Amino acid sequence: MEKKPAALPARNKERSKQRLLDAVGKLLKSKGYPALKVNDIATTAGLDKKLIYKYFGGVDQLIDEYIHAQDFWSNVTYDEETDIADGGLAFTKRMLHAQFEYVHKNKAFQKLILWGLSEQRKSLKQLADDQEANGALLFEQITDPYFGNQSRQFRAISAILVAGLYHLNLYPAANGSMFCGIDLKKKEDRAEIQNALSFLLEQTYKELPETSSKDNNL
Amino acid sequence: MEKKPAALPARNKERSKQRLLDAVGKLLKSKGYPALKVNDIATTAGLDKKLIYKYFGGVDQLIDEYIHAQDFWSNVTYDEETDIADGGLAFTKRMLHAQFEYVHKNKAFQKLILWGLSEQRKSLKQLADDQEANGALLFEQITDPYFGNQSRQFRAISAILVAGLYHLNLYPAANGSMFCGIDLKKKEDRAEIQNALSFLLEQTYKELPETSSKDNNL
DNA sequence: TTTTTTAGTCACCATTTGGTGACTTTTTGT
DNA sequence: ACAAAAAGTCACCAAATGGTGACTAAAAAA
Repeated sequence: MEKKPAALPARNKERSKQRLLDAVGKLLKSKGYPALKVNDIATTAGLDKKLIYKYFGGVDQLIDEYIHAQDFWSNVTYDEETDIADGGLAFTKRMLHAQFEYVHKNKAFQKLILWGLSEQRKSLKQLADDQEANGALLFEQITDPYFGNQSRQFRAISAILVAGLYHLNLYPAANGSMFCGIDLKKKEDRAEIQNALSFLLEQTYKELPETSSKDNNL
Repeated sequence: MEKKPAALPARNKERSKQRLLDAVGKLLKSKGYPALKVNDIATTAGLDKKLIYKYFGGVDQLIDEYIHAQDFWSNVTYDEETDIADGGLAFTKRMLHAQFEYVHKNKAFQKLILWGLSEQRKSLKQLADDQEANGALLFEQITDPYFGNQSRQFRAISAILVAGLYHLNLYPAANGSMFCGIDLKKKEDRAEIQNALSFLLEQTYKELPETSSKDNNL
């Protein structure tokens, strides 16, 4: 059983498993997570639903395996050669811009975020935790040293910017694309968002270290 | 038929309609939009599902009527007395802060945003358009005059901030509450977000008018 | 080749869901 | 008091859905 098949066999467990996983992704992208039903997944994969139970134990396990197979965040790492003499300004700017475009182009990822906002599910929580852990590393190694006792403020600012670029990419998928007068579907308007991200980040790097630790005002 | 009932009648069309609408809201808040099925709505309302068809024509119309009945955005208006000599800095800051808390507290609104991100639906598009129209007024009357040829940049910045506060309030509902090291469920961490909003807005009002119109850089 | 294992299909059942016709009960008008 | 109209319930059906046992066909092992 555990031998490499000579030619292309008509029946192949791994290939079928993969087709089922692919079907989940396809349905997720096209119809969203509420459409992930056994019958639909099976017919989309062109296979019998029985196989879902045989190979994965059920739809839930199949879905979890799909989610775990997704490897986002692997693109957001920094190696030793990244220059962080500027406190990570250039690095962070590049990262935000890249993330903005990445979310924009990756529909499966959009749906996964949306799903994570909508439903409680262990594997989605896991995904969120992974993201958080990844981000924590970057903050600790790059920006915290630069901002010192203002590092929490910087994290809050980052939260707003990252959350903003997420939402701005989820928004135009369903109803309307205008948000604050910006057309999220137009290339030049998206460029304005990129500029705004740069501007806000630059101002933060320039002015946040100046402000004293405790002057909160409404 | 169109007379005021003497005492409290056991049968009352309007009251039943309202109960069905309330049931929609209750289910939406507790289970989200995928849970809005005829049988569930009827049993939640304590009425027969037949009435949904009789009074509204079907679940879809009932849901649309629920959505239209919601009147968000009525809280975000400005009267003649608001001081906009500062270009609307104080006003905008107050608005963002209020909106941040409003979304945080209003679970039905959160679910409605989420729904709008997830599904195409006329009444949700309408809601989004209303919001957009409301915002357009504020931009045109208050901030556009102040920022002049930089007003598009200001709109992009506003988009990021508003989108950010939306997402940061949707995020902690389902899986995990940590976002960029900020615990969105902790009061003091939410205060950091409010401070960050203030900081970014102040920097924008201070520095954006200085920058020339066309120096976009990566 | 024969046997045994495993991939894959199909028919079938139970449960849930959307939807409606026929009925009962209350209210309203005369 | 009576009849008409409207509020509300119930039983029932059709379609979709989740799930499984019994089967067939193809690979692998003997």
